[in-house]
Amino acid sequence: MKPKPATPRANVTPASGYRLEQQVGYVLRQASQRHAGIFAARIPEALTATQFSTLVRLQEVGPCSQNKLGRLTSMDAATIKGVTDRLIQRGLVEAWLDPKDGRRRLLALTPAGLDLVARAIPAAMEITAATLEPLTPDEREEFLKLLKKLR
Amino acid sequence: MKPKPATPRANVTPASGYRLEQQVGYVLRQASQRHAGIFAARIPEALTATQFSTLVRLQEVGPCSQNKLGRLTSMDAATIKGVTDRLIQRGLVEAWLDPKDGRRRLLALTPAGLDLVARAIPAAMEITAATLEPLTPDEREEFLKLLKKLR
DNA sequence: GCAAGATCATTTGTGTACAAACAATCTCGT
DNA sequence: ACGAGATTGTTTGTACACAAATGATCTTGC
Repeated sequence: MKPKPATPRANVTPASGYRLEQQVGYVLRQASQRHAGIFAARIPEALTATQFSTLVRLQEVGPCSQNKLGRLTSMDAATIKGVTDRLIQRGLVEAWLDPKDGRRRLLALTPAGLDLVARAIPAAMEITAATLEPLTPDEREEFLKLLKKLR
Repeated sequence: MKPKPATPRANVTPASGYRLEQQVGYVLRQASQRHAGIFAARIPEALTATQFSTLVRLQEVGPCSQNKLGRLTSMDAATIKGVTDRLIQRGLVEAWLDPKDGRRRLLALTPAGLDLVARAIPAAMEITAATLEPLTPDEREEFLKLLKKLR
C-alpha cells in the first residue's frame, strides 16, 4: 500500500493551473504601484500623477470644460472634479462659468500652474526613464507599443 | 511682410516635446482602467480584482497572518485590512488570533470562499484573455515578460 | 416654439492605495 | 531577566476611480 502523500491541508497547489503572477491584471497593478512610488519620490511639490497629467493636458489644449478635460485625461466626471478642485485650491488652475453655455465650467492654468508644469516636466521625463530602467532601449519601445494596444 | 501666425493663446504645442501618450505611467493607468472594466463585467459576485487575488492567494498558501497575506498580494497593512474585513463580512474568509503570537491575526478561506474561488477561476482566465485580446499570441507572451520586469 | 433627449456638473457611496502615528506584542543581545 | 528594537495590526487622513442618482442647461426634431 502506498504511503499517504503527506499533504496536510495548506499549500494546496491550484489544480486549475491558475497562477496569479501570470495574470495581466495582477502584474499591471504591481507595475503601477512601482511607478507611483517612483513618481511620488521624484516629482516636485507633491503632485500626483493624475494631477500632473491634468496640468499638462490643460497646458496643451488651453481653456477647456471640466468634463472634456476629464475625457482628455481618461477620468470620469466625478474623478476629474476632485482632481481639479484640489488644483484650484492650490492656485494652479482657475475656473469660471462658460457665458455661452451655463452648464459648462471652464478651466485654465494659472501662471503658477504654467510655471509648475514647466518645472516638473524634466522630472517627469526622468520618472518615465526610471520606470523603464529595467528594460533595454529596444524593450522599452516594444513595451510601450504593446501597452498602448491595451488601452 | 509675413502674416502673423494666427495662434491666439490656447493650444500651445509643448516646446518641451513632452507627450503624455508616450509616458509609461499615463498609458499604464489607461490599461489598468480597461482591465478593471473587463474584470468587473465578467467576474461573478461583484468581486474586485484585489479581493479575488486575496482569495486565490489564501487558497494557495492556506492559513496565513494578515500582514503576510498583504505582502503575498502586494498590499500594505492598511489596504489588506480593508480588503480582508470586507471578505470576512461576506463570509468568504474567517479570522482568529494566533495562540502562538498575540499580535497575529490568522486568516483562512471559509468553505464559501473556497467554493467561490473555484467558480471564479474560469472567469478570471477569460478576463486575462479578454484583456490581452488586442495582442497576438506572441505579443502577449512578450508583453507579460516585459511587464514582469517592471514590478 | 416646444417637448424629448442629450450633456454637464455635482453628490453620495464603495473600494483600493499609501503615509504616518500608535499600542500591543515578540525577539534578541547582553 | 530585561530593555532596545522589530513586527503586527489599527486608525486617521488624503487621493484616485467608478456607479448611480440628481438638477440644470442645452440641442434636436417636429
